[in-house]
Amino acid sequence: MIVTAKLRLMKTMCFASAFRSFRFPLLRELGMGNFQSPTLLFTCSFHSSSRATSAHTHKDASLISKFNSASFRDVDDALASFNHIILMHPLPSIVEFGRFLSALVRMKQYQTVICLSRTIESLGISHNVYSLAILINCFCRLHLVDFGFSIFGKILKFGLEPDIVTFNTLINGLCLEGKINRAVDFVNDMVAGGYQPNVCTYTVIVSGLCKFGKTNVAIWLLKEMIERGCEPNAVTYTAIIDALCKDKLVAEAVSLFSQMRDKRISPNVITYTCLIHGLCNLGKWSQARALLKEMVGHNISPNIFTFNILIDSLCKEGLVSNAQSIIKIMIQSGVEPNAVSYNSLMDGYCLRSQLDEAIQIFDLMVHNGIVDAFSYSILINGYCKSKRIDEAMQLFGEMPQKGFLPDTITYTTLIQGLWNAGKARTAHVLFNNMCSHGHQPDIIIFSTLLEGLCKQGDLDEALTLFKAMEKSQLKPNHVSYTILIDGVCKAGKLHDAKEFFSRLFEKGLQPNVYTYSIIIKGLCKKGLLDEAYKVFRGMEDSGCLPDGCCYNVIIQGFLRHADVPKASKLIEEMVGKGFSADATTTKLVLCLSRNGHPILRKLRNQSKGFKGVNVK
DNA sequence: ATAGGGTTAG
Repeated sequence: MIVTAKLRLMKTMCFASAFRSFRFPLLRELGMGNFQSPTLLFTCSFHSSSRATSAHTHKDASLISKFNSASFRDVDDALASFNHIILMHPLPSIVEFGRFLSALVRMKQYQTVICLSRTIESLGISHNVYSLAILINCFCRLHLVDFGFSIFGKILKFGLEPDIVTFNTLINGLCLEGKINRAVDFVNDMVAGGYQPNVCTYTVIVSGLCKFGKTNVAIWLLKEMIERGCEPNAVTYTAIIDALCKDKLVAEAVSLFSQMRDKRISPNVITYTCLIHGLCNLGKWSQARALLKEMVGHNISPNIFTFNILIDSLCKEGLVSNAQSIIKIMIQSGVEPNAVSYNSLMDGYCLRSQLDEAIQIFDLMVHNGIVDAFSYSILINGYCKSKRIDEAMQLFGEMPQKGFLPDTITYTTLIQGLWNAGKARTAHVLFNNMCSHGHQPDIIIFSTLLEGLCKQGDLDEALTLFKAMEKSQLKPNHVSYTILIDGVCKAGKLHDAKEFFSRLFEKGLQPNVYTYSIIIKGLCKKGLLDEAYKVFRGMEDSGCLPDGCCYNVIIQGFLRHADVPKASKLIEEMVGKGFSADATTTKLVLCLSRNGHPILRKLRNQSKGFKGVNVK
């Protein structure tokens, strides 16, 4: 039966690697030479020269017990332990090595696992289905799912029996690369081979769908799995609850949360944390606090993730001192703040231009050895926003010697800072520098360049870049269009602006409130009030509700062109929606009323309590 | 000993 299943698998799945010869060890054949770390070379050379053959000493015994328990302080500790153990005799079995590799996976040392798998094999230890699943998982995490499939092919060829975990690992690998269709096909192959999908199989697909914005399909699959007799668990529900929260559909998330509790599936700390995050993101603080309480009451303690989410949300609201209180509370409850906690705090201070406080945290992190690449980008951003570009450059320059290589985000931050500081040339040099270091420019850095060129008034160069983007793989998105429309509007070229605005729709892109505000502002400036009003009214039809800024823009247009009736009508409408007049609108209204126009009194009567126009 | 859900920067 098993043999038949295997044969069917071999027939249904066409993996070229499954039909190669196997004279060489598994990983060498895969050409894994580039995964060799210095550690690996070190262990190999030592291994051949001197291996202890005498009976184990006490020291050996403690080394062995440490290795076998697989509880290591950090990566270096784990590698040191490995280097010791492979000099001993007899060597640990694949079971112990498997536990060791699994510990490395928990530390996200995927590349190291791949290297060491080869070392283990070269020591004469044969892999089994467990260790190979670990290896496949590591390839998948590095987005090398096809290498994972090569291992799978060898499992079959070597006569090992893949289990459901092997399949689920590969299915997850496909999902991580967004290849959901291939993942579903593979599930079908698996079923054809006689394996039944379990709750993990479904959950992997559910979370894959969620990650790629197909929450509705994920919800459908949730129902489907129940119908097929596979009960979802807390992990399945949590994946969907999190996706709903990220789509800002917190009410739906809460309803799914109740649904799982009705089914007696207990939410865990991750479920609560996702919901709290969703509520915080929408500024629903009291509900978040209540849930944190509906959580502790169920004997579920907040963990580092929960605390970090609270810290970050408070910082983003500008409430850094409240975030500091959370730090105290977490320490009191035995949860040590980590790099993420401090990075959020730093960013909070940068947001409030309290650079000294941010620098203090950065230095503290350096002192405690927990500073990371995020910390650098955050502080560089802080310096840029506070117009301290030289210090930003200096910090950027220090990164490599401290063991952190700048990534695309670090470059983008600094390039934007340089443009704003008027240092276009340096920005350009830095961009080339980034490309020569092998960082693929993404849509955001192109938008940054586009914005820099427009701000500098170099519209021709901006247009050239935009055209280049259109021809490339990296097509302009709604943000790129918005930046360009802003640029041409400010240059007074309304004809071009209108053209780009309609081209945006033609490309199937969706303008947002910023895009609308910009084009409306441009039209108003040129005195094309009717057209501006038409665009403004067209917003809702295309599913984009005007915000306070949008109202202010169109109102200012009418006020500047002395169309007071239209302006006051729109102010009334704006106030009714809970938005208020900004400083410019207020000034224009006051100006008109000082000139004897009764608009101010009219507005005072219309907007009860004078909410609409804030006059001190 | 192997699989699935949550946090920070442009």
